[in-house]
Amino acid sequence: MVDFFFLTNQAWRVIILLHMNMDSRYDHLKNEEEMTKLWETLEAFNPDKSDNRGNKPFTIIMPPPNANDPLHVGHAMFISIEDILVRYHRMLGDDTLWLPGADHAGIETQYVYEKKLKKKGRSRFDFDRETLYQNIWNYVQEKSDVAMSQIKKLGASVDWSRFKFTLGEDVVDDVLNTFSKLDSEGLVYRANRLVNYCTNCGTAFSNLEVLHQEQKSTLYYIKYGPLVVATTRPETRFADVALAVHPKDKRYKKYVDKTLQVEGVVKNYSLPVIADDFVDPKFGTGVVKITPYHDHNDFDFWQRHKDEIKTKPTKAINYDGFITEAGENYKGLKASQARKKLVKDLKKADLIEKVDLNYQNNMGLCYRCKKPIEPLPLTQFYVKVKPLTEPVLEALDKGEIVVHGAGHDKILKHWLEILEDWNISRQVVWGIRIPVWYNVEKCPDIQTTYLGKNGKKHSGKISKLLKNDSLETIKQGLQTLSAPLGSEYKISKVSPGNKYIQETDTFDTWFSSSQWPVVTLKNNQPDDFDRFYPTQVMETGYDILMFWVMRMLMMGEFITGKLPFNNVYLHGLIRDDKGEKMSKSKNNVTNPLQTTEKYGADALRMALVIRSSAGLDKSVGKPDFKAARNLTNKIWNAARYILMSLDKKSLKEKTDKKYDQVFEEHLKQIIESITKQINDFKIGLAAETLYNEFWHWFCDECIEKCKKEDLSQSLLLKGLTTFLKLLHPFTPFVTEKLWQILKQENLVEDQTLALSNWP
RNA sequence: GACUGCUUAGCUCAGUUGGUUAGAGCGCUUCGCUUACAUCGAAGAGGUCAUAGGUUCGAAUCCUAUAGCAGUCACCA
Repeated sequence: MVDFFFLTNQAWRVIILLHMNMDSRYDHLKNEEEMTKLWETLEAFNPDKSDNRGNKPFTIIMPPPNANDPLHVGHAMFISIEDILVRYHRMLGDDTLWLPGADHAGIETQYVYEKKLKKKGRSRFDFDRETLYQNIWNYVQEKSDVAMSQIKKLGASVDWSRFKFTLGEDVVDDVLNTFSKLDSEGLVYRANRLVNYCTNCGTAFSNLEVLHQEQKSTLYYIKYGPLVVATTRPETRFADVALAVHPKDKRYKKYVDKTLQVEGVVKNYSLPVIADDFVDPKFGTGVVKITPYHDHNDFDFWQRHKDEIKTKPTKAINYDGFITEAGENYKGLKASQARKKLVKDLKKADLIEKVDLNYQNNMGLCYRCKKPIEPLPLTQFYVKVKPLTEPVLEALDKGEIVVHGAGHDKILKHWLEILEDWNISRQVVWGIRIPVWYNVEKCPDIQTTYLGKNGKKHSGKISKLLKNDSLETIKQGLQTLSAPLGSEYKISKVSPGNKYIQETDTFDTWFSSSQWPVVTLKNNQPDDFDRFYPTQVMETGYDILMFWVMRMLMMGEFITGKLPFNNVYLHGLIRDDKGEKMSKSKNNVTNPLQTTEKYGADALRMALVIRSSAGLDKSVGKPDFKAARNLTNKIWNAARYILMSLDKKSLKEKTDKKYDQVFEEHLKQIIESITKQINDFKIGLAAETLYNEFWHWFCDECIEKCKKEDLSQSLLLKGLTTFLKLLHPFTPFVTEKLWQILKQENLVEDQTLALSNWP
């Protein structure tokens, strides 16, 4: 390096600034790309290239974003928090791995894809399931690359060489193994129950996926012979099998155990009256019509009173949402239209006593398309959950799992206690096909739909279909099949013989996601599982606590005998600067990439994280991004000033200025409190402390004191390098760039800040 | 109906196991382009910490009740 000391002060400053290429404003666009490249060439985030190997591990498995989704601000939030933890632990010297991935998000993705098809005037029913699967695969592949490159832009220090996709061959193979293991331990069964079915999305959902919404609806008081029934769903009457009253209800005592003749629009029915104390005498008229296939309570009622009810239950509404053959002359109408027509006809026949238009009730809606959920009977695979939840509850009680996030630990516990068996069958193509095979000779009654060689659709019992086409042809054009309850099946990854046909249902996306920490580590480097499992932290939004975190705990424990992680950090929802939920219709959505472009990734990360609390929502807007951007500029300029004013000769001399001792003590204290705060998962607080100490202590006080010669230059430099390290997990780009400049000036030694030691 | 949170400055939020004068950002007022930074600096106004009790030498912090807001669950024929 050139010796500048013969030059005048001013000339020296100009030259050194030119030499270091330091503008008075921090240019995030230029530096972020440069630093990303630097880390990439060094493979800085691959633990196999690190000196930390053999030290105690620190692992975070990234919640795999929906491969089909562009990055939104929620992703930016989890990337920020996880990256802070990961960078901190890497600097501490831990054997650190942050493993990225992408999720196929079964229903969500197929829904988006079907919308695309609809625009072209087509639907999923135009394709056999394999072609459809392949088409979605190609579609997702493109989108996924975009999403992953966006994660890089935010500075995520993940090891891309260990990336996993939930539909990757290796992952699928392990998920199938888990299913076999569950089966061999007697935890899988098939049952015909009412499921939450969305006739629009064409699939069943688990109870957790049903949205409940308070709605104003109409309560019809309909005459059933001498009785009157209050119902919101008159159109299910074609499938009524009984009437129910409370056993102590004096009004109806004389009808109990009698069979009533009930007048309908087209024909008459005879329905038995049965007493059961599930009936609330105060609601409506105190008389309930029982429709087992369209209401959960009624289904349970039917199970209890099978002997008294002679009629076999039927469906009035089909899986496509239209009225079935049972529906007399309403057959083929959409359920909602059938209701209108039926009510009109009932009125004409004077069978409606009154109508309450202002009835408030809670409707089950599809979380995906917001259309009403139809309870329908379907034969599905279930997982027994009790044996899975018990060890988790025990661990929670013992404090082996710590949930960081405003009372969500109690919610988790509550859920584990009330959880019902898990319906894992989904009627979508985009997912892992259930590895269950039926022998077509032993199960001739399997309902099958397929596209024949000419592209024409055939539907019916498989034994009949086999008379026209070979099993091979049926398999090729297969769309769906539905095996009756009790059908014999074999579990196998490949066809167990030439008489077999595979189940068309796929696993619930969460079934594979629940195994994510295990399958990602089992399918990477040979020793990864032993080296990194169990992981230390699971970080995600509190909105998927039950869907994902709870099930990961259950399944991780089941597969490996060890809980997959011991800390759960839950971040909140990001809201706009007024505290409102972000939505496209309100036009208040923060686009993380545009924000990064404008203010820098460092600023976005800092704005999201500073003063955030685990489990609580965070409100973030333009003023916050601006303030955080100003911080990055402040860091830049503080370093710029120190580099400019530094007299290198004086660095070597021992000085003892007035403020030196106080400075050193306070700096030490800052290091201690930041370290403690991160260890305690108080990340928002750590960020705030750093902001204040750096700006209002280091810049406002210390730099000014140094100007007045009350503080040694060597200590000021030490303060700068210390703050760069402390700030690095939060604002990695600007701090690394400054480190590189300091290195050029021979003021620091470590090759990168990212791999340097925590102070 | 049950559970879980939240209520602190005009706005959005912190407040690190109870401890001097309760903090930040934005906004506001006044002044300043002083050779790191105007994406800045200096000074300032602004809070009965939802309400009422209690525990304590001491409470924004712990306990009880109430109110408002939010989320989740259950019932709903």
